[in-house]
Amino acid sequence: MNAIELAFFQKEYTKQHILHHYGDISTTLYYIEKGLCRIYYVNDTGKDITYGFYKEGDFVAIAESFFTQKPSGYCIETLEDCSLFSIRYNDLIKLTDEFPIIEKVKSHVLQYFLLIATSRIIALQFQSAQQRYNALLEQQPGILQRAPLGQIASYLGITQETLSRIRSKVL
Amino acid sequence: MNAIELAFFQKEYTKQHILHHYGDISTTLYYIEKGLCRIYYVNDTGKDITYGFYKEGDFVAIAESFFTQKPSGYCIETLEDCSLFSIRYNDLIKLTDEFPIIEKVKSHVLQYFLLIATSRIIALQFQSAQQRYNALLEQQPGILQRAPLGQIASYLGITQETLSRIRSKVL
DNA sequence: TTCAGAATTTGATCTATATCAAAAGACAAT
DNA sequence: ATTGTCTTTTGATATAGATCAAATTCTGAA
Repeated sequence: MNAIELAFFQKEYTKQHILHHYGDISTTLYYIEKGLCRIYYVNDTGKDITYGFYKEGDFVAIAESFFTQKPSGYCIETLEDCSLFSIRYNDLIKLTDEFPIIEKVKSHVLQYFLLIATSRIIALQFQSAQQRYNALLEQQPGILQRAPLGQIASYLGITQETLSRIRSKVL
Repeated sequence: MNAIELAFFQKEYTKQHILHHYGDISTTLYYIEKGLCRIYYVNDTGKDITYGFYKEGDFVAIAESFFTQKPSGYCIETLEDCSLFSIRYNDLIKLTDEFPIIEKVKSHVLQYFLLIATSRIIALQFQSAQQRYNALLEQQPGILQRAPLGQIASYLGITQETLSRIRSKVL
């Protein structure tokens, strides 16, 4: 535990800070102590599309790039002022060599990301925009107050206008 | 390698065989030597929806249930006569205790599943039915000849009729 | 070969959501 | 307060894809 703690370092970031730029290889895994972050990508028509939101208590990383050390098409940015704990890939590897049990932690993290991804596939496969909105309200209450509408809409796979209408209907 | 080989056992299955029933805890990870399998679930309106197709050379498992040993809402069935290699969860655990490197294999498998899941989220988030169809043709050529249309349609998140029309348009 | 049941296609609507455009609200800087 | 920019809402219309129903084609067992 002590070794793990030593490998992490804490830092403050202002809002709108790019933690990971697309095209780069992900070097860092973050734990959010305070604040809100977002993973997004830019599609072939130039639209900015939110892949996910991450808040205090969550881990954020481009898992695919971090664990494979290949470049990634995603960006991570802070949406609010954040306090983050970070660990670098190299330090994690060293830690894993020293304490093989860390490999199990890695499996756990991956399992966790996979679970989230799977439930989103199901949501996007056959639920209506309204249903996805309701699910978001349940799973991420407060996100609506913290992130701009356009970013939430793209996360849900709908346009900003549609989200605005869904939202007003519910009131 | 020898120990791994010993832990796997080969078996033949006829088509339409249920390898995993929903509600059960996944006990087995399969490697497909020959044939085609499908993971599906039944949604709240009773519709059968394909989560994925798996063919010779692929691993199939309800990863979420297999690795956590919790019940799952998915089923796995064979769509053709299959020759499968299987390993039981308990045997995999024993193997992992004996050879810690197996834990890395587990991470790899999870990474692989995560990668697939991520690319499907992107497809479902903002691509048209036509685009998803084209991508499927590229990534899984031959699936159209091997699986019934309705199952492919639900995989793409569209109805059978729409898939039929898209398909005829391309010809 | 024939025939029943299943799978696929085709056609006619309907509907959820997108698109385009403009108006209304927020907010930050002067 | 006043302005300019950004975000959200509202309105009018268009469209991809759904739904329902019928016609056609395929398949496999007798």
